[in-house]
Amino acid sequence: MKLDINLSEREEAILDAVIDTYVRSAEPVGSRAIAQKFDLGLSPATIRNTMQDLEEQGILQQPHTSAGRVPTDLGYRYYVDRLLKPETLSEKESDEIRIEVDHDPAPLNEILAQTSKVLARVTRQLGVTVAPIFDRGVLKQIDLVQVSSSRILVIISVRSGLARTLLLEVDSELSAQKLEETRDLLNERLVGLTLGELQSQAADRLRDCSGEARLIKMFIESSDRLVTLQEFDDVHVGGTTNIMSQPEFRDIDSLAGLMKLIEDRTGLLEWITAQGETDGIVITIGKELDGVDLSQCSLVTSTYKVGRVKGTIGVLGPTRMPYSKLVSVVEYTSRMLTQMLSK
Amino acid sequence: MKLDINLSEREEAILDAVIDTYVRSAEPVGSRAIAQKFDLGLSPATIRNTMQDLEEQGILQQPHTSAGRVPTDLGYRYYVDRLLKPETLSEKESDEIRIEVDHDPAPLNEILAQTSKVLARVTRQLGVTVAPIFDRGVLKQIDLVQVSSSRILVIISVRSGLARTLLLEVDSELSAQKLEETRDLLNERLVGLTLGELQSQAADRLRDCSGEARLIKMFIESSDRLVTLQEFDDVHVGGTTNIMSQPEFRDIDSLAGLMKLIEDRTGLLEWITAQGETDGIVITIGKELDGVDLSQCSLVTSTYKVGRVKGTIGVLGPTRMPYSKLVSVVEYTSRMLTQMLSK
DNA sequence: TCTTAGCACTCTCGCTGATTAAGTGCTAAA
DNA sequence: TTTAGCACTTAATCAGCGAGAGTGCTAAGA
Repeated sequence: MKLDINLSEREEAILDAVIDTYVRSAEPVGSRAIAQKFDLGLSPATIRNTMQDLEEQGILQQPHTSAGRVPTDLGYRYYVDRLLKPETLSEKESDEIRIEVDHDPAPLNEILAQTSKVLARVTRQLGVTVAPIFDRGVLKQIDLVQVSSSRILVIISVRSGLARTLLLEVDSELSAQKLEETRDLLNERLVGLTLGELQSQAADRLRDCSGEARLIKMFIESSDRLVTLQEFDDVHVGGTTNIMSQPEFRDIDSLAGLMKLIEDRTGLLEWITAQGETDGIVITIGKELDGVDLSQCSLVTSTYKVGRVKGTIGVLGPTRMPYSKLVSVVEYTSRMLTQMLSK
Repeated sequence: MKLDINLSEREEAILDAVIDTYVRSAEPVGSRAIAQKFDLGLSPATIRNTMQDLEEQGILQQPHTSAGRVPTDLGYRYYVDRLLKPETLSEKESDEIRIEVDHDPAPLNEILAQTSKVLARVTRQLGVTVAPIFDRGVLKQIDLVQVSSSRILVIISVRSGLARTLLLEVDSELSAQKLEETRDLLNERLVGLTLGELQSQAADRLRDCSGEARLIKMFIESSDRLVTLQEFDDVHVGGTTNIMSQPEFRDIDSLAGLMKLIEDRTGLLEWITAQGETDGIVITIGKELDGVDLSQCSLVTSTYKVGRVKGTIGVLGPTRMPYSKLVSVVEYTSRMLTQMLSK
C-alpha cells in the first residue's frame, strides 16, 4: 500500500479539514463550512477549486453534484500515512483502560473479553481482541486431571505463564497411578518444545509409548487444538451497540452484513490475525479489507505479547472514524495488555 | 398469570386463525382474509362481528381504524394456554438439533454456545443458553495445578461429571509437595458437600488449617464464584442476525434496545434463570417480561439437568412468534441436552 | 335470533409536483 | 492568483390527491 501521490501544502490542509469535519458530522463537507471553521485565509471559492483538484486525484468525492465532498478510501489513506497526528489520551481515558485491563488474576479469555469491551467503550466503535496463537510458546508442563469417570482434563502450561486446556474422552476411569505415570511420561518427552513443534512431533516422540496407549493417542490427535484459534473462545467482540448509532449503519442491511461477520467470527479472525503479522499499529481502510464484505469499514489493530506468543487487538468501525484517537487508544491498550500479561 | 376469560368456540377458532395468519405475514389480519383462507363457513361480516367482540375483551387490537386486527399480549396468552398444539418436528430438524448438541467431548460452555446457535438456526430467532447453577452439585474432587509461578488453577469436579475452574494468585511458587498436601486437605474436608454448602461452610471447615494458609484463604474468598453465574462464560446467545430480518426490528431503535440487553447479559441472565425455577416449558409474553425493556418480545424456555444441577435454555423473539413450533424445538433441545450431558 | 349483503366512512400508503436549501462550477473582475 | 457573483443541479421536504384495504353500521334474509 504505497502512495505515489504528493499533495501541495494547501491541498493537505484542506484534506485535513475535510476529514476532520466529516468525521464529526458524517455529512458531506462544503467549501463554505471549511472557510468558516478553519482559519486558512482562503475564500470558499478558492477552497472549491482546490477541492476540485483533490477530486480529480481521487482523494475526495461527491455523492452527487451539488453536495459537499467526502473523503475516498484513498483520501483516508493519504491522511493516515502523511497527516495523522496521534491524539494524546485524556487521563480519564487512559485510567479507564488501565483499570479494566489490569484485573484480578483471571483466565486469558476473560481478560480479552473485558478488553474488547473497554476498547469499544472508549472509542465508541467495535472492540475486537484475539487470543495469541500458541505455536511459539514453550511447553513448561502438562497436567492431567480426571474430571469424570470418562473424561480427562489436560492442562498445558507454557513458559510465559499462560495455560490452555483440552478435554479428552477415555473409555474407562484410570487409576491415580496410571494417570501420574502418563503425565510424567508426557512431560518427560515433550517439555521444552514449542507447541508448534509439539503439534508436529508429538506423534513421533510418543511412538513407542505403550503405557496408557489410548490416552496418549487421544492426546496426539487433539494436539492440533492447542495451536489453532477456536473461534469460540479466542475471539472477542465488544460494543455491537455502539456501531448501531453510527449513521452509516442506520439501515439494517448494511448493519446485517457487519453483524453476520461478527457472529461468524471466522472471517474476522482471519483478517485480524493477518494484520497481526506486522508489529505495531496497522490501519486497513475500506476496500483494502477485501474478501469480507466490509468495504465501508476500517480496522485499526495492534499486537500484544506474552513471552514469545503474540496476539492481536483492534477497533473496527466505519471508514469515517477518528483515526488519530483510535491509533492512540489501540496502541495504549496493547501496551497495557502486554505489560499486564507479563506480570 | 391466570386467565379468567373464556371464549366461545367460534371466538377461539377466529383467534387461532388470526394468530396463525399474523405470525406468517406480520401484517394486520382482516376479516376477508380469514374468510378466504380458513373454511369456517362464515362470511367476512360475521367474522368482523366476532373480531369486534374479541377486541372488546382485549384479545385483539387494531393498529388504527380501517386496519386489520393484531393479537394483543393477552390474545397470545390465551392462545398459548388454551389453544396451542405443539407442532411435531420434521426429521430434518430433530436430526440437526441432535447432531449439533451431541458433540465430541467438549467443555460445557462450548456445548452451550453450540446449542444456542442451533436453537437460533432452527427457529430463526435468538437462541439463548444458560449454564446450570452449581449450588446443588455435589463436590467430588478438587485438583490444584500450578500453571505459572504465581498462579494456581483449581479444578472443581462435581459428581455429575461437570467441572468448574478457578484461577488463584499466590505470592510465590509452591513446592509440588505443598500443593499435594493442600489438595488432600481440601478434598478431605470438603468432598461430599454441595457447592452451595461449600460456599457457606468452607470458611468454617477450614478454619484451623494452617498448612498453606494463604492459598486456602484465597480459595475461601473465591468460592463464591463457583456458584455464581459469570455472565461472561455462562450465558450464550446465538442468532443475532436472525432477529434483524424480523419486521418488528427493522427500525434500528427497537433493535438497539434488544441488542443492548444481549450485550449486557446480566439482565437477560436474571430473566432466564427466573424462568428456570419451574421445570418444563415456560412461555413469557410481551409485557410479562417487565423490568427489561422488551415489551415487544416473548421468551420460551425450558430446563435441562445434569445430575442434580439445572440449567436453562430458551428462544427469544418478537411476540409474533410461531409458539407451537418453538415449544417443540425448545422442549426437544432441552431433552437432548439433558440426555447428552448425563452420558 | 343469528347471519349476511351493502355501503359509507376512515385511515394508510404511494405518487406527484412544487418549493427550498445546499453547494457546486464557471466567468469575469480585482 | 484569488475572489465575488450567479446560474445550475440535486436532494430533501411537504402538501395534495387517489387508490386500496378494512372497518362499523344498517337493514334485509334465514
